[in-house]
Amino acid sequence: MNGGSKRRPTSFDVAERAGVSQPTVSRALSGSPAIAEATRRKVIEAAEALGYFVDERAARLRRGSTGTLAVVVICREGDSASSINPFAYALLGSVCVAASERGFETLVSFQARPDDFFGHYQEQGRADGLVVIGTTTNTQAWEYFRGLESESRKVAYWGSPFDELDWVRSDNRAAGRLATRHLLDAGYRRPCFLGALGTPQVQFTERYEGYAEAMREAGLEPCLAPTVNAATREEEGRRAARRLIERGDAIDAVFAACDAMALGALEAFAAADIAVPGEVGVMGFDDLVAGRFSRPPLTTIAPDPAEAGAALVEAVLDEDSAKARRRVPVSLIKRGSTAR
Amino acid sequence: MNGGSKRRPTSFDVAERAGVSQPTVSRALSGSPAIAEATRRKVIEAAEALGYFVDERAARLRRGSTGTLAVVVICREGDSASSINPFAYALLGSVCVAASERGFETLVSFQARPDDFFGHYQEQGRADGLVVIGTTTNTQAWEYFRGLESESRKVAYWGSPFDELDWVRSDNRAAGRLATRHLLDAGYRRPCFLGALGTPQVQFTERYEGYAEAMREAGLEPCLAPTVNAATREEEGRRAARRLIERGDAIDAVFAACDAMALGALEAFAAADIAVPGEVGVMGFDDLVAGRFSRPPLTTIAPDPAEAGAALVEAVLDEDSAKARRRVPVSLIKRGSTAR
DNA sequence: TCTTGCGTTGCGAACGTTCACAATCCGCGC
DNA sequence: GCGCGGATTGTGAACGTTCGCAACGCAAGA
Repeated sequence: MNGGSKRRPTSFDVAERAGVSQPTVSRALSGSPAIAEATRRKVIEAAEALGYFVDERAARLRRGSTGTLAVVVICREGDSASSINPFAYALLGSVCVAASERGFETLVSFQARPDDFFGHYQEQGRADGLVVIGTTTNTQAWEYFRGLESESRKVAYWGSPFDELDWVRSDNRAAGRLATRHLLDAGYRRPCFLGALGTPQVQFTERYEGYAEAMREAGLEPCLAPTVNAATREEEGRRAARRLIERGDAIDAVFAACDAMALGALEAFAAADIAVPGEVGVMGFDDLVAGRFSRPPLTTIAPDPAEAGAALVEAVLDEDSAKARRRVPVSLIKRGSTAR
Repeated sequence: MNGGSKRRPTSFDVAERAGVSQPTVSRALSGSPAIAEATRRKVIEAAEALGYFVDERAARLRRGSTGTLAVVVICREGDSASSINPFAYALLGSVCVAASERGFETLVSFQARPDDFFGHYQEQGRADGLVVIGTTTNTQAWEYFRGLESESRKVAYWGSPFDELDWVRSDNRAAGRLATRHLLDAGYRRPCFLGALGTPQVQFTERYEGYAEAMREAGLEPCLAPTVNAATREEEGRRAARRLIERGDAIDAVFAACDAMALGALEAFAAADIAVPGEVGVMGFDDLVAGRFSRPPLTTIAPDPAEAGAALVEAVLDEDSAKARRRVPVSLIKRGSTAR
C-alpha cells in the first residue's frame, strides 16, 4: 500500500519538525525534568505527527541495560509444548505479568538441552536476568545449572531440587501440615503419605516433613507409601495405591505429593471398588485443572502462581532479595475426594 | 565474588588478543565466507578465552533487524495468568519453539487493554513481527486490531473473530464434519449442535457449518441448541443442555462447540440421570485436559498446537505466506462419552 | 617482469540513541 | 550597569556492532 521509502522516523526527524536539537527530543520524550513544558509539548506533537517511536535497540545499547528478563522453561527432549505441566504455564504467565508491571519485557524460551540454556544464560546483552522454570524432573538440566552457579547472581529458579541453588518455592512444609490437618479434621484417622523421598524432588520430601510433623502433633505415627519411578506420575500413583490395597494396609486416607499421583490413586481405588471419599480420602498437591473434573473432584493444595511469579521476578531484579530464599504461601482447596 | 571491573569483553578485546582487526572478529564469528580458516580459528579461540559474546543490541541496531518475534496473549482485565485457556498456553509454547527453530527469540506479553497492545505492536524496533493469541472473547481487543490493520502485514492472529484479519485457524469446517461423522458412525441418529451462531466467535459458526454439511449428506436435518451468554462457558453448556432436557427434544447426541460447554452439558445430563454415552452421546472441541478426567471421559476434537504455532510463525515471518489464510488440521480423539 | 584477479583483511563510517559538558538565555541582586 | 546562578538547550562523543569500499598479498597468465 504505502510503498516506497518506508524508513522509520528517527529522533532527528522529530527534532527538525519541532525545531529543536535531537538530544532535546530524547529528553522531552524520556521525561527528563530539565525541559520546558512548552518544548515538551512541541516535541510530543511532532513525534505523534511522524509516528515516531524510540528505537529500543539503540536506547538500550547506549544505556547499557536491556529492560528485558529472560525466562527459560525446562522441558524434556522431544516433548511437545502441550505436554508441559499446566502449572508451569500459569507460572510463566504470571512471571511475564509481574515483569511487565516493573517495566520489563520477557524473552521466553523452551529448552531441553543444557547447552542451549547456556546461550540464553549468557545473553547478558539481551537480558538483565534469568528466571528458570522447571517442573519436569529433568535432572540433567538442573545439574547443569548447579555447575553454572556462583558466576552471576541474577538467576531465580522454580522447582530446583538442589538446596545450593537460589530458589523460590511453595511453602511445602506448611502445605504438608495444612493438608494433614485437613484430613484429620475431616475425620480420617490414618492418613498415609504417597510419594518417594530422597529423590531429586526435594519438594516432595518437604511436603512429607510437614505431613509427619502434623501427624506427630496429633499423636499419630506417620506412614509412607513410596512410589516407584514409572513412565508417568499418574502411573506411579496408580501403582502405589494398588500396592497399598493389596497389602491391606490399615489406612483410611492418602495425601499424594502431587495431583497427578493422586489422580492415579483415585483410579486405582475406583478399580478396586473402594469408595472415595467414603472408605478412603484422597488429596493431592498442585491444583491441576484435571482435579476439578475427576470423580470425585480432588481436594488439593494450590500453589499460587501469581505470587510465585512475582517472587521470582523480585528475586532476580532486586539486588538485596536475590539471596533470600522465598517460600510462597499455598492454600487448601476442599473438594469431594475428602468430604467424609 | 569476582568484583572490580566486570566489563563485558567487546570485539575489540578479542581482536587485540587474536592480533586481527575488529571487523575481522565480526566476520569470523558471524560465519562470513570471506575469512581464512586459520584466522577464524584464532578468533574463536580468543573469543572463548575471554568469554566473549556478541552484544545483540548493537548487532541488531546496525543490522536493522531484531531477530525477535513479539507474542501477545490476550487476556481479560483483572484475570490472573492461571485463568487463561490452557490451549492458549500450549499454543504460546509452540510459537516460542517454532520461532526459536528459525533463530528468533520471542518477546511475550499478556495484555488486556488495547492501548497496551499498541505499544507492543508498534515496537518495530524490538520485534520483526507480532503473533496475537486470543482465545477469550475479548471482543473489544479484536475490534482494536481490526482498526489497526492494513498498516503493516507482519501480524498473525489466532482466534480472530473477524474475517478481514489475516489469521490461522483450526480447520473448523472439516472438524465439524469429522465430529458429526464420528457420532453417526457410533450409532447416534439425531446429534444436535450446541453453541451460538452469529456471535463474534466465527469459529463456532464454522464448526456448525461442517456439522450441518455432514448431517445433510447423511440425509438428516441439522439441529441447533443455541447457548446464551453466561458467566462461564461451562455454565452456558449446562444451561443449554438443561433446556434440551426440559423441552424433551428428540436428540440422542450433542456436539458442543467447545469442551467447556461439553463438560457443562455432561454435568447437566448427570444431574438429570441421563446416561452418557448410553442414552446420549456428548463430544466437544479443544481437547482440554479436563476432558480426559471427566466421567465419562470426553470425546473431542483436538486442535494441533504444534502445527498451529508453526503456522503462525510462518505466517508472520514468510513474506509470501503472510497473506495465506491457513487452516490447521485437527484430529478426533475418541473417548468414553461417545462409546455406545 | 609486469599485470590481472582473487581471496583476504583493514579502514572508516553508520545504525539511533543517551550522557557529560559547555553554552545560552533570563531575571535578579549588588 | 554588571555579573551571577538557575533553568534550559545545544554540542560532541560514545555504546558495540556490521557494512561498503579500498588495500594488500600472492599466484597465474601475458
